[in-house]
Amino acid sequence: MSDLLERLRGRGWRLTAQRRVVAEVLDGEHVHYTADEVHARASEHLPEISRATVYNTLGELVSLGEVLEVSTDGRAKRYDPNAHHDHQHLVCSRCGTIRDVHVHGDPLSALPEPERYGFQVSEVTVTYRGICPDCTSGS
Amino acid sequence: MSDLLERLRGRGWRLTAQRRVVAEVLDGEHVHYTADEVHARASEHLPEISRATVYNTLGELVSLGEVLEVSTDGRAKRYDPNAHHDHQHLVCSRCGTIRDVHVHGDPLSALPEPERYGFQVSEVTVTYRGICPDCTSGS
DNA sequence: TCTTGACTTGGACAATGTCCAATGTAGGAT
DNA sequence: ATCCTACATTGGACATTGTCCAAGTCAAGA
Repeated sequence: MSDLLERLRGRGWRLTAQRRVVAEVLDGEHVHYTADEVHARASEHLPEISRATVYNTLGELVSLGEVLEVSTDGRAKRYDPNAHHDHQHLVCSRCGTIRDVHVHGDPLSALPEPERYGFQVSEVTVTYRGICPDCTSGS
Repeated sequence: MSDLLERLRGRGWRLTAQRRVVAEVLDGEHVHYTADEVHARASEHLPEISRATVYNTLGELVSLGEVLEVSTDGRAKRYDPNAHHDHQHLVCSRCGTIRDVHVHGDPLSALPEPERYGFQVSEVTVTYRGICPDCTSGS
């Protein structure tokens, strides 16, 4: 993820403490935090960081294609740093946990031409829902 | 859709003017209104209907499986009365228009067993995104 | 080290949704 | 036809998530 910072600096990004901390929070596998969760975790390292900056930074990372925005429920959007590997999401209907998963074939090809209604279709997101092992056994 | 009202009455639903109007608004093909849009349209026929009632009624219809809740962007949820025919959604990235579409095969089968991580997967939603014909030519 | 334009901040505001106590009413009972 | 009452509705306060802006701050090139 520090590659990320380098890459962004190459694109003219000014490298501030705030942006560094946000990038650190997003480091790791299977990270799917909401903006406020990112803010909370970032605050542990940089207490004065403001919500506005976290929102701005996440928005920029999304625009730059470095982070994916995921809205599985109607609640807060979540941010997925795993933007460079094609994947889909598996969501627990009970606790909301998200896992990255990989599917067979290209979901785009499942949409026949006549079902495209003249749209220039460029993207497809697939979300699987079910009960995760913890929730199955737990309650 | 008036079948709907009958069906619900059979389930013990009390049939009020408000619920009737909400059901009427949701009548038709390719309807994907937000709660506030439903409220606006319902108000044309029953001016005193409150937002709370619209939200309540939509929530009940969703619980009863008569209407689907769709959240394609992080914005307002949309309500899709076409709950009894399996379908997916095609969304215009520019204007937000939604179309119901039908895909080849069962998207669930594209998720291999080892990619299920012990989840009891029961549902899959596929959302295609692109630019609709109006937006392509228009601007 | 200086300068400057990009970045950050806090707080007001907007959009969407939830909750609740008071009031109204659908539909069964009489 | 009328009454009862449990269920439904209402309006407004509140919660959550996100956006905007004017003023202050700072990274990084000169």
